[in-house]
Amino acid sequence: MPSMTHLPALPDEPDCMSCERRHLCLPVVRDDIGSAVAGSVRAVAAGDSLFLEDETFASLYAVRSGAFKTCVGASPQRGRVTGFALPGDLLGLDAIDAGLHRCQAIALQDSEVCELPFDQVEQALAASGMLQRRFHQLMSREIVRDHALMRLLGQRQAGARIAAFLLGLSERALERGQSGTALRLPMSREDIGSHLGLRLETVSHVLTRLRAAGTLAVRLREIDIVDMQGLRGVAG
Amino acid sequence: MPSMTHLPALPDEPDCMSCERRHLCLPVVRDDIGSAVAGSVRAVAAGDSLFLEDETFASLYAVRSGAFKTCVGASPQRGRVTGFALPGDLLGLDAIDAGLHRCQAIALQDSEVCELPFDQVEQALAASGMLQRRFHQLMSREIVRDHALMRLLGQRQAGARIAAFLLGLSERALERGQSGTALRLPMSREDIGSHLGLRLETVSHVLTRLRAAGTLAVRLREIDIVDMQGLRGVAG
DNA sequence: CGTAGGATTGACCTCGATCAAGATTAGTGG
DNA sequence: CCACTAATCTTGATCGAGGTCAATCCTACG
Repeated sequence: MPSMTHLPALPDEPDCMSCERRHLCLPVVRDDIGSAVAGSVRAVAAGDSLFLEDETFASLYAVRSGAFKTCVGASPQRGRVTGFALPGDLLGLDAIDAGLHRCQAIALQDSEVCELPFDQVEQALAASGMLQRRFHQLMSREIVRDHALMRLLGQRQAGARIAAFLLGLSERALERGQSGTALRLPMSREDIGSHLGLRLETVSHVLTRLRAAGTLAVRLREIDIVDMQGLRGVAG
Repeated sequence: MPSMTHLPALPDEPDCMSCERRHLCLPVVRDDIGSAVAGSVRAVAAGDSLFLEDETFASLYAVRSGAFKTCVGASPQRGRVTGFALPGDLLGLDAIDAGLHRCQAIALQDSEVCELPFDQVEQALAASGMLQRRFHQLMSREIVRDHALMRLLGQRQAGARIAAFLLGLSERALERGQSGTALRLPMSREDIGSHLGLRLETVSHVLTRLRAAGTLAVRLREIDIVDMQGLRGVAG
């Protein structure tokens, strides 16, 4: 498990062999098979959109650095944050069905993505059984994650929702070779609340309660998981 | 839009050309391209499981008749109903990732499924760009549906959840050539509640309220949508 | 006819939404 | 470098929707 500092600068060229998220990203497979998906790197400033809702779908995007939130519906009123994408995650999978992006992707910080034209992806998949398998696994994993979140949202207790959310972030940080206990949240309390079906005040209340219980150390968006076992207990 | 009675008997042989859900099901594409996925029909009695959680994954299943619920976690306590599968739906997409079924599929009534060995599916996808496209659309649609449900679960109002749930059932009934207003629910109040994150008593309370408001006519599992516009209003 | 599982109804109570300030931080321009 | 401002986060109060508990009714099935 390589230790790494937060979000180092990445080269402008789509040199996937040297990309720090190779093991998570689709393009790694392209290197294995030699047949290329010619992805180009694109920079997105914090607050800008990578794509909008109802925009025509042409490419998938692999996050190389930074973080995104995906929103559906008019933001931030009736709309909801459907998920957060970290380096190595794919954006746009939900657009394959109708050929239209069904959500809006907004950068939470200055970010870089690798654009993967979908027609090229399809050709590459047909050419390689291994790549095809990997791609289907990625889509399947997205479904699994959504089901886990649905289970979470079905849970009524606010504490359990937030605990499980933090545990998810911890796990994803570990997958990326970062600390699983010292988290730096890229999103606001309002984003978290929108994602979990809670008001931002409730998020605050719960975090305060977990801090008072000695489970967390909270300083704005820097959160340390002090009592991992206790947090799992709260999550159920 | 052909009118059809409820769930007619289907032939035992996997004759997909004559299957009434051709336009919804994956195998229809196999007929288009001639290269076959040799699916065999399997009968599942009401209450029986098609597959269990953590069972090794080998095949996808296309529902031909009847209905299924998919559950995750110990049922029915901590567990939740993640979704309902109707004729034409695919079961098992979430198992591709880890090679293990991540949920349990339980027949809500006597049902028939078409078993599709996944290795054969993969071969067929690689051989046909059209089939590949169709398959990816199916997976993508699953993701889109999950996101819609997540949005629903984020919504706190029980009435809105149930109204949206009924509207979804209505839409799916229409897609299958059935009435969009006279619904026959295959699942119990408890299943609905587990799916929507509500107690079964709350489901009852809400249905009673919607009946009193003249929006629905409820007689156990037979529900008529009297005021479709009003129901949409409740759903938000 | 009798039993059991599913559904309805009603009373009470908890937990999160809501409202309202206030505190802290970050960002901006002089 | 330091006000000034806007955004974000926190804290505390009250209120209401939904959970919980408990009793009853209804339907299906043997």
